[in-house]
Amino acid sequence: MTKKIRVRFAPSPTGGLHLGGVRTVLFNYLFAKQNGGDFIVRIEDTDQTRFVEGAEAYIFETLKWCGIVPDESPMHGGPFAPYRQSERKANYRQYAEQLVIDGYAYYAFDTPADLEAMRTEYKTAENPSPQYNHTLRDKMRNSLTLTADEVATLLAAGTPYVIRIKMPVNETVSFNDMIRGEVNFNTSQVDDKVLLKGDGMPTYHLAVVVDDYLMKISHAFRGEEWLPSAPVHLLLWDYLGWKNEMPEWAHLPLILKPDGNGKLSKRDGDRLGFPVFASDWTDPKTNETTIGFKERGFLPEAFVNLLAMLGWNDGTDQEIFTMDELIAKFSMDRVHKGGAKFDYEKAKWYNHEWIKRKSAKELELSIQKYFAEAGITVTDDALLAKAIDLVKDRCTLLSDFVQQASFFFQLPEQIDIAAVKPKWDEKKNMFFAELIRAYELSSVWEATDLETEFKELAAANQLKPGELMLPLRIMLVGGKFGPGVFEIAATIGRHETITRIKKVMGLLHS
RNA sequence: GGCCGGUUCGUCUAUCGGUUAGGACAGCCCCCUUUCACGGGGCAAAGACGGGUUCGAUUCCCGUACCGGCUACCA
Repeated sequence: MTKKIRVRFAPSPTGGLHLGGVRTVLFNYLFAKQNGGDFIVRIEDTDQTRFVEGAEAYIFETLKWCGIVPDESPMHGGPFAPYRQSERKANYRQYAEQLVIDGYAYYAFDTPADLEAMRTEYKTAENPSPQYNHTLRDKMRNSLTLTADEVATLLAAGTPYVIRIKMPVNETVSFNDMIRGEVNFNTSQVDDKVLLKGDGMPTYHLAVVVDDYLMKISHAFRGEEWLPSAPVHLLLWDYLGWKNEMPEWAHLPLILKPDGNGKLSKRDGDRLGFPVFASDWTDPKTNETTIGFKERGFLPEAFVNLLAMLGWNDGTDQEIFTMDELIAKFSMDRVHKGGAKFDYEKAKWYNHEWIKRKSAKELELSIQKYFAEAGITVTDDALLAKAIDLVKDRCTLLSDFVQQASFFFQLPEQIDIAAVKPKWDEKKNMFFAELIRAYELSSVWEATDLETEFKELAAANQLKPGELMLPLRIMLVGGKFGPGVFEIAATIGRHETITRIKKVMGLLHS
């Protein structure tokens, strides 16, 4: 019988969740759901200095928006609670101490000043960043260089210390990465990582192994930036005697900045004018808000879709996927090895596609919010639905609806009078005066009839409809945009149409 | 510097040794549209480089270059 699939997303609550983070969640989630497994969220808050108030709640709101529901988490509970590492603090020490007893780790009493001194002393051109490793540990203050009595005395005196892993010399550690295949490391190249910090908290290295073991995680997916420390984790699984229960690993490729090189950061978004976080994040310290995809006008379906396609595809030309399709089709072995540059234009295209696929009913609620923010009150739901259907093809972001459809609900705020005034003459003025009379008397108020009447009247006045339609458009919408003019007239109604025509005629006269 | 990873159009990518190297975004052109879009059609655009292996390499191997990640009592 095979092991129950259990995966985890293990974020640190240090700020907003960015694209790479959400994609990691997504791939974890897709894999779990595809295999009928569990998706766990574990909060890795072992660094108290970096803890940010509100970041954890933000993570769960973001997941909810994306349609990702954890099976177990600090919010949702579960059989392996608690799911916050700070609340699991008591768990870790015993394992670190066991490692010391077994000779796989040691106490180190070096102060930050000692470490800095070591780094400056051994720094050379060839080795700009000396590591606390097998070549240097003999020169430091630790339970390897001190006598047992000295160590006991220091410990009894309450001297601050950390526990470091004792990396073996010149051994090869290898593992099979689901994306990259076999990856090998020489243990001499990796330093003696701190496992248990001076404050009694574990570092990521210890905590991730202990918790993945305790929580029976079957597959561990994380960003590529973790690859270099993988040998530490592998060794820990071994030293702790859990080798047979070690999860399968996959290191996901990075999401890169669109221009230049390097990992995508919040700064790139600020610099280039696009969101990087899933939703708005306000830093509680600076009170500075960073815009998110959600608030910028992205549909969660589009956000999930575009993230999934960053580094994965199903081998066909299909680009639009629902969450259910992704769950059915996702496969880790089709995930790319190389990082992908984030392209905001393409991201917007996904959103546009999703907007086109959604019904007015489905879009209504979120669009209402943008109108409200813009100070436009929409009371008529039927009118809103009609307006959405009319303009959604030309909206890339949900926020675009304000610009594209506000004239359905209020008089145009700006009227591009310059577009008509130069060619405005008495004949046109007469035509519109007659049009008002005709429209006042129309028995029906349908776009096709309005168009017919308009054209017949134009012909009677020996005017080309083409010269008159732009003025009509300016009168009704204020600018050179929007759906068909007669559709608009039909939608806003007789009274509103006539009012607007009159108003602009007045403007043209003065 | 060291270690690890990566490398197909500007960008995201397809290709399980044999293809005119396909699609999408962006760009450009045309059609549709008496607005702006949508839509339809078209153009342009790629295997980092050098060696092997092979009848044949984008694909397999090696080297070089370039890019990235890591090199904290951060994750």
